[in-house]
Amino acid sequence: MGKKTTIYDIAKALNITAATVSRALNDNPRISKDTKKSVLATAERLNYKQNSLALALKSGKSKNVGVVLPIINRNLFSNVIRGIEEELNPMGYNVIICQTHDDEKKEAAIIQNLLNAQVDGIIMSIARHTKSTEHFEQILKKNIPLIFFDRKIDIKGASSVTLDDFRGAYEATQHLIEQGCTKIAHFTVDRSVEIYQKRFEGYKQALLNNGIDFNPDYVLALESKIESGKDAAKKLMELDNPPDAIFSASDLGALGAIQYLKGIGIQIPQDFCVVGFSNEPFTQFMELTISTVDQSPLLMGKTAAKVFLEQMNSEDVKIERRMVLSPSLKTRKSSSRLD
Amino acid sequence: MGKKTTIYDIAKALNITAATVSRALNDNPRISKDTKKSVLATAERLNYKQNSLALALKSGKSKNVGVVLPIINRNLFSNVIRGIEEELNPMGYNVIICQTHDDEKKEAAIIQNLLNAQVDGIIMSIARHTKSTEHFEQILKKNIPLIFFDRKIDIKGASSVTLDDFRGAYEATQHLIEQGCTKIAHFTVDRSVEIYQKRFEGYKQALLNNGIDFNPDYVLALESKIESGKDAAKKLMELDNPPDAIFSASDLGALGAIQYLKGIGIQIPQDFCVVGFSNEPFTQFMELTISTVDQSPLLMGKTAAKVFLEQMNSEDVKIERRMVLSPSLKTRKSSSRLD
DNA sequence: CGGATGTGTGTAATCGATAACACACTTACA
DNA sequence: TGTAAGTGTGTTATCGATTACACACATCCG
Repeated sequence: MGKKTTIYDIAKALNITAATVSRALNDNPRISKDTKKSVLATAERLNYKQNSLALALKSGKSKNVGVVLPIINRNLFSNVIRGIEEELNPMGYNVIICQTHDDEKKEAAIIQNLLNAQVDGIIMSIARHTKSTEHFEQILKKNIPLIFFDRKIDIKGASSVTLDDFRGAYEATQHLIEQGCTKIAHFTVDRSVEIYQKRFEGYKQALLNNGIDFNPDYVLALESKIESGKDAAKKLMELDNPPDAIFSASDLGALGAIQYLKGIGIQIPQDFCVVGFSNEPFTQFMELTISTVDQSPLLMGKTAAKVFLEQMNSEDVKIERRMVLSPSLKTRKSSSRLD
Repeated sequence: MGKKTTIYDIAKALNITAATVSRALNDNPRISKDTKKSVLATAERLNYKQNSLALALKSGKSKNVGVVLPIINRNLFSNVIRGIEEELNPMGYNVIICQTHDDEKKEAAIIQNLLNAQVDGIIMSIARHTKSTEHFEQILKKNIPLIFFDRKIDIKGASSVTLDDFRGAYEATQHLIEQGCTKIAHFTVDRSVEIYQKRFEGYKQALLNNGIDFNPDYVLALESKIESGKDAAKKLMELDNPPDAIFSASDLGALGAIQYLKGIGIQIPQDFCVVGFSNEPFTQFMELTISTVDQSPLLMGKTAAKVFLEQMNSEDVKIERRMVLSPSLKTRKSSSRLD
């Protein structure tokens, strides 16, 4: 009873062969209208559903795409997924989502797994400390499209869709300067990761272009956690010459700083301005809404998916795209003195 | 070059047959140690990777499990996913995550799709307005384990892992009463959805057990959004006899209410207490942390996965489990008068 | 009227891995 | 020594769908 209906069952019921059934279902012009009609009717009657595994094996196309990222419950990532799905589902692709939890070994295992599962492509954001490119080479060696988003590694043959982190940081810093801040600190996360390095550079460049001296004491590396933000803010305020603004490469860092600063009686934004990065939903939830840099994650996902589709549809899989999206600064209360 | 290595390639290289290679790779005791060794070595050398599609087709087991839920970027869901993965990945299962965006039609399409893809099981939380059970029957008819979590529908043959929403609501309300609140309002979402109905009932029962009259004016249905929370709080405060506490079935509703109340100069928790539901991360991020009910989503995911594994490993797939997890009230500033 | 073209369907191989069955050869034991 | 048990590997069918090739028959045109 629980048995699946196959084209052979339909064939038997109609006294024709499976080949004819297959052709009828695929609307092959060589099949007569009558046959098509009866095949379709019988398929309906027997509740036939195509076995995509068999199709995948035969065609070599699984119609599955692997999406590999550190963790799904972050604003950027969950919206990227949504963007990817919105582009890919209508084209008949399923998306297999895998979380690395920023573990390079797990990342490699996941990729192995996806390759075994014969995915048609892999769209991914690399784990924080991934240095080895071996597992990526494996993907490319099999001629499977590989598209990085947000956190990428430069490899010949791989494409990428990233945010212009430099510009996002530059604009955030410029904005702080325009608010009258002159002693601007920066929370980075891990500058061995390209995006954080870029944000650092954007910050530095904005200072430079505005004739503000760069002060290394104002740059702290911290985990993207509230507690770390608090600690870091405390350190900054204990300096002989404390800053009057923070551009944080993470929203949680910014939030922690704000909490600490308010705790010691500092008025935001009057005395101190803060801008974060990522536009996490909570930045809008606070009473004191937090300025931040939006990464247009939906667009990032859609773009990555489109790059994948482009590669699938071209014979020459060697296309290598490097798309860079524009950030968009969201100025909110935490840095708005001029309203 | 980009071609995949198959067991036939290994067989050819060693002048044996594919069957022997297959057996060697599967460590069949009938294969000699020498053969195994050379097969393994050659497999390594040719960079052989098992084609899971072929295996899936042959065995009828895809080693894929579909996880279907409204949307991934909610605390509950993303952590459930994590829990499921933690249980299932070590057992060799891949998880295909699909979002319904609370659309019943999309939900049905997704299920169709997963069935075509021959998933070994489906773990899901139903879309908000799903009434039809037809697509669920389809799953069960194929003898594929179906496990609901959080939002379920009662169907013979399907299992479920849910939270004791009644108790969560009861405890939250009881807690408010213990803080001295007597006029407790309730924000529901959509009582045609079982979980919200249960929360409503728990709230009502707590009032009853404490000899507090139930006031229908104090119950408002609203979307789980900040703005809706604000509007609803406004409505409540405009009543002739406004409440002194809110138990909200959603954290965002609670947050909106808090923002509105603070805006009109009401002191929380001194004048007014608020408790939410779901333990969304932001409830801890606020200066005024929000009391809420934790749903132990990780455990929910792990439990659902275990139920699935249990069904896979038993011949008799008719096991039907109804697991109910205990909620855990997190009392925070928004309702803590007694500290 | 004969070959060309078109129409509709069957035959059989294929994708890659597995496993029931068969077979050859060795060893063991009464 | 003969038979049973054990060892190691090959043969072939199978999972379900697709498709190159073949074939039968109809139609058309010079």
